[in-house]
Amino acid sequence: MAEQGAAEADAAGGGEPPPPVTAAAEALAGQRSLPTPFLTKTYQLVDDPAVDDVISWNEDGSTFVVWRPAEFARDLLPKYFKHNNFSSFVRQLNTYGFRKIVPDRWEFANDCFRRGEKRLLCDIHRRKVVAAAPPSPGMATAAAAVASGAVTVAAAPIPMALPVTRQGSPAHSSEEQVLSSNSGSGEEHRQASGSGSAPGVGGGGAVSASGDMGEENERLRRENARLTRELGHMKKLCNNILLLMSKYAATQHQDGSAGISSVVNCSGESSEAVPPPPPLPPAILDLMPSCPGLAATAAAAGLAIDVDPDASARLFGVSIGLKRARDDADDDSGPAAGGGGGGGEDWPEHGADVKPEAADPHPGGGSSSKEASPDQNTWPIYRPTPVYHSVRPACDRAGSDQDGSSSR
Amino acid sequence: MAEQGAAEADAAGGGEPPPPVTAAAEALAGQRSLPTPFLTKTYQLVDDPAVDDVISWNEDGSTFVVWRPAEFARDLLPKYFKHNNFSSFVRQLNTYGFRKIVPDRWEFANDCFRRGEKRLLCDIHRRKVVAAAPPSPGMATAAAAVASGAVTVAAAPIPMALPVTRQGSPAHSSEEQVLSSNSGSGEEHRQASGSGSAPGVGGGGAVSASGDMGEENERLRRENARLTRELGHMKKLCNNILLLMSKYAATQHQDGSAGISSVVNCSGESSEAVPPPPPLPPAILDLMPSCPGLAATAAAAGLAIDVDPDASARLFGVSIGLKRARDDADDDSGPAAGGGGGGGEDWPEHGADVKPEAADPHPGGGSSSKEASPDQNTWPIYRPTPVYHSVRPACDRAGSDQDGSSSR
DNA sequence: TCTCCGAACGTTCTAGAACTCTAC
DNA sequence: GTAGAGTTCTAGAACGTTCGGAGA
Repeated sequence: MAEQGAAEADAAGGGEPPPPVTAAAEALAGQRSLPTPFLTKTYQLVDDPAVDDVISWNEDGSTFVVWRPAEFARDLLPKYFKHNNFSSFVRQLNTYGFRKIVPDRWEFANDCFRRGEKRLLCDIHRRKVVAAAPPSPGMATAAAAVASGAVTVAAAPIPMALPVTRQGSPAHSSEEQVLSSNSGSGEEHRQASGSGSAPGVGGGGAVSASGDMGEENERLRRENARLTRELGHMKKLCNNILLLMSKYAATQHQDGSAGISSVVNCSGESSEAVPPPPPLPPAILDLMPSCPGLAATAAAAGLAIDVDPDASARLFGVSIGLKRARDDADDDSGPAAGGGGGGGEDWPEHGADVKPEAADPHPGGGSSSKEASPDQNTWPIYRPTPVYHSVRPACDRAGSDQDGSSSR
Repeated sequence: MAEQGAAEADAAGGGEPPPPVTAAAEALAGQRSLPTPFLTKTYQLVDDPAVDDVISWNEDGSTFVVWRPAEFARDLLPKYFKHNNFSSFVRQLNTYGFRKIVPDRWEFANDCFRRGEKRLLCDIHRRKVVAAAPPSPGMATAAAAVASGAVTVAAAPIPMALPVTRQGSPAHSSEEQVLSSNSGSGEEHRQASGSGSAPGVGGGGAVSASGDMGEENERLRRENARLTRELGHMKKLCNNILLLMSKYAATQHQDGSAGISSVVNCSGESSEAVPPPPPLPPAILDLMPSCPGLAATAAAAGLAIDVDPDASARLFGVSIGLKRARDDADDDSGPAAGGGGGGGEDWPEHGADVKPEAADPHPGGGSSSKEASPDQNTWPIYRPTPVYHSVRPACDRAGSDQDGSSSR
């Protein structure tokens, strides 16, 4: 991870000589624990002047703003993270204690995330994951729940005792989860015994209890059986494919194409049977990240070669062989499209994630015009609170709640 | 399916007279309790053929897909709702019990939301807001929690007594635990079975008729989800393999022998990770049929590949939405440089990636080149479960599953 | 040295909370 | 004015991935 580099270097100066930086430096700076990749990457994103039209610091460097979520998600997120969902990015921000501070735009703040103070990143911590309360009913759950509220930002270097077990303390907002449906339910034993009905068995349980439930149950069970079967088939299929590949390879000297084609045909046929009706076919294949073996295989076979990083990269957003280059290299070539700014205007949407589905050239009729639309008028757009909490609310609250970042 | 029969043209009928949902129409259709505006609007949106390239029913009308979230948020949401946030739309869907069923795209399902069956909308209910239970820890909370889980969808046409407000019922309140965290590749083993093995938890016991059912149900549902995910993984894997094969075939004219050996090796490796390595006969093709989804996928893959890599463009082709309509003036910002508020337009989306240099309005300077950037490479895009619909969660017949949609 | 295991981090999907708005 | 619906922001949960340490 080159990231680390930045460390205090920037602290010193304004430039952004990010690349190299010694771990040592970090060690120095971050006595605590060096910042997680998410934080350093985000900082870099925000700090990069080249993309200021998409994401940048606010005027005084105390917050940052994603001016064009759409472009941000589409062009920048994939370069830094393994996804292109704006909502996932936001989720991470929340996990690290950032707060959206202005309703009108995607402006986030965290006491320890400020321009020129990269060192402070070390004071930002990921919110703890609450250990799911063990099935044991009763007791402990409460404590656990409370614990979950853990702060995101460490206050000061003072490790204070602040025991996790503050049962009664008011913790942060969410804490009351004790009663929230989720955790609450925990108290009751959920787990019931599973009826072991095997999939195949089907009806197994006679469960007469509630008709509805019973049926639903039955249905689920069947579904399960089906899925299990299907899974088995799939696995077998995979094996076969691999086998075929092997054989093919073994004899391919010549017309291997035939073999392949046959395979392809098969798929083709089936396609007929199950044609994608709707407008578009989603991007079908993404490489499977979780299949190291495959990637390796491909590479070995030489397939990868052809794949050509370039093209493939763009296509699926990832080059096949790549899978996990994770922080190392940086191919620069990437999709850089970045900057572009072409005309994007931005828009909001939290969820607007850009999923990969896109691929399609819209089949449907494309016209955007709809005569049928309900009210052509556009709504006023809901604006809950025009009030801007003065300026950095987060800071304020920080003081009192654990949550705030305190430090500083 | 007979869906269409149901169409019944509810009031408005086939046309798509979207504008104002007339109260009259609703009155007719909704004998139960007429559906809320959100539901009728959403139905209209989905049902409107003019925008099928943005949002439409899936093949069998059991789910709907938002193909282009960006355009959807930007162009359609404001016409029907008072906002343009895709995430808000999703939140509403969840509130009404819809579930996202395919990780790769924005496809949602709800047992009572199907093409041609507008009447069923009346059976979909907004999830109740749980009155925050007072801080009193302990018992009572449990009940409250359970209540919160209230179902979203009432059973089907059968008006049965089954009050919508089943407070006391077990609903699906509890969730989880039983499932193993890592599904890993191991298939069969336990999972299939009702997972009876279950962790030692002890809890369980109680077995009260319905109670158990609910839990069992929930558990099964989860199991299903997990299996579905796994299946998705497998499918993706197969796709990838096919893709590689295709590419390989395309370029195989050259040397292959080397590849062969490697391939073989690979298979061995992969076996570890994924499938069992056994010696299988080449009956691959036969298997294909059993996997409709796969077949289709494969076909698509094949096509795509052959068709031309060019397609790539679209992966991130989706544009996201724009938030700003909100106000106009506002700060306008500065950074935005670009056109400031300019246009409401927004990029064409399709061209998305193409976007050559476009103009970058702005200073920034270097634009794409950033020395500081972390890794330029694009990530593989995290994709947990490539499942392709096929399963259809709850919708199925079952007329009775009350809970179907809510789950979770 | 290699492998396994567990903790932390990352991504996704859904729910909780707190408001606002609208209808009755 | 009250209840329910709608919107926004944040958190919970589940699960995948990565990485470091312990044991073979």
